[in-house]
Amino acid sequence: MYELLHQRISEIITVTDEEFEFCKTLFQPKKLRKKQFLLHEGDECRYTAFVEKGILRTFSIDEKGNEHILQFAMEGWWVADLYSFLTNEPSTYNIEALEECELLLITKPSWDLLFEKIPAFEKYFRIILQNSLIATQRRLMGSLSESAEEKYEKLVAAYPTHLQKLPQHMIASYLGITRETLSRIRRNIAMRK
Amino acid sequence: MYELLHQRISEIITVTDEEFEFCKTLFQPKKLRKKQFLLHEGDECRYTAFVEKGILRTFSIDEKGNEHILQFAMEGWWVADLYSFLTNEPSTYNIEALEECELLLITKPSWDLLFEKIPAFEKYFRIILQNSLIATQRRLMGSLSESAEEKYEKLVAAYPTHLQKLPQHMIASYLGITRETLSRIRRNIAMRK
DNA sequence: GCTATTTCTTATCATGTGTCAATGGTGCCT
DNA sequence: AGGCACCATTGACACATGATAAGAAATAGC
Repeated sequence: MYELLHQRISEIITVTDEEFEFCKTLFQPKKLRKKQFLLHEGDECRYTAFVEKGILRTFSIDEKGNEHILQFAMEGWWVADLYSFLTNEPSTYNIEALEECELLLITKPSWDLLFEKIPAFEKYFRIILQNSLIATQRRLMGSLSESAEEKYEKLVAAYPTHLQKLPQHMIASYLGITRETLSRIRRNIAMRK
Repeated sequence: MYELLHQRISEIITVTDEEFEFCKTLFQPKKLRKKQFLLHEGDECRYTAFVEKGILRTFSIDEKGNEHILQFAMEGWWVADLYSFLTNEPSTYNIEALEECELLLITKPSWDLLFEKIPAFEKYFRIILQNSLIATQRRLMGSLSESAEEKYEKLVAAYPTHLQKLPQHMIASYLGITRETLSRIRRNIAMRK
């Protein structure tokens, strides 16, 4: 159950077996079935989750009822509403399993304890956050400067395998366009070949 | 010169006077005049800068020659192209002073040394990165879901004072719209009052 | 103070994307 | 197998925003 977590951590910092054993005690395993929620809008985000298996999405719903996907969480990734997790404010996001998922959950108190007992985790999460920030900034710049078609083609180029698991309308809402527009873009691309 | 840096660090972690003296030795002060660049596209980002005074912008230029502003760096903020700084790859961004600036620069080797000698800085930057990521995710969601007018009004609500220093066309390129569209939006808002 | 830039506004027209509505697939479930 | 959600596609139309061009206003330099 903790293999992937152990592997991902070891790629970035070195932890002794003893430390990792302690680390394990801070997490609680949780399974979600397809379409179950880890977090509902309005609730406080009590856990940060490590994805051992499966895929989730973080999304919000605007006044018109349209969904907007902030991110997909793949195997080996972390997922939470950071703001709500850190401040205990109600979340504006939903986090939903897109397939059967196996998660490792950690609460805020345990998370604080982890940093206190094993300071190397400060570094681990600093680096995780660095990479997330870089990726999010790239996506933001794309969103500001690229057409819908460019955004789609870059996404396909970057995540060819991951995308195959996802329905079109979710890809559209990740790109910030409607499913109809995505459909037209795909037709144009197909016709040009 | 180092007052603001000291203050900002002390808000998040505790450092002894001795530690801060060491910290100071790792930075080099640098002044930029208006329109001078800290980083040019294509160069590697050799420094992360702390803004003691002034304002800078990080932006890129697309194939059509349009500028897109990733962020403004205000007093007390950090600025760099993180990706280029960490990997030594050439940067895709420009960083330009919008007014006279006083900066404190740190190189990658010094930055690594800082973490090694004073591990509390891991925590400091973890928290800085957390906040940046939260802010960037918010902006991304806004960019995916809001109209140009909503984005502008939220920006005005969030940074009423900062905005007054900035020319309209830069606000437009931060919002991902043209200056003409921003001009129309402002007229509409003014007419409604 | 006066030109010379730069910045901002306005008008017209073009276009990409959204909206709405209808149709056709595809797989799931007892 | 049939019925039922869910999903993808398509067409007609609307609308927000971009593109281009021109002029007005503000700012900087001498």
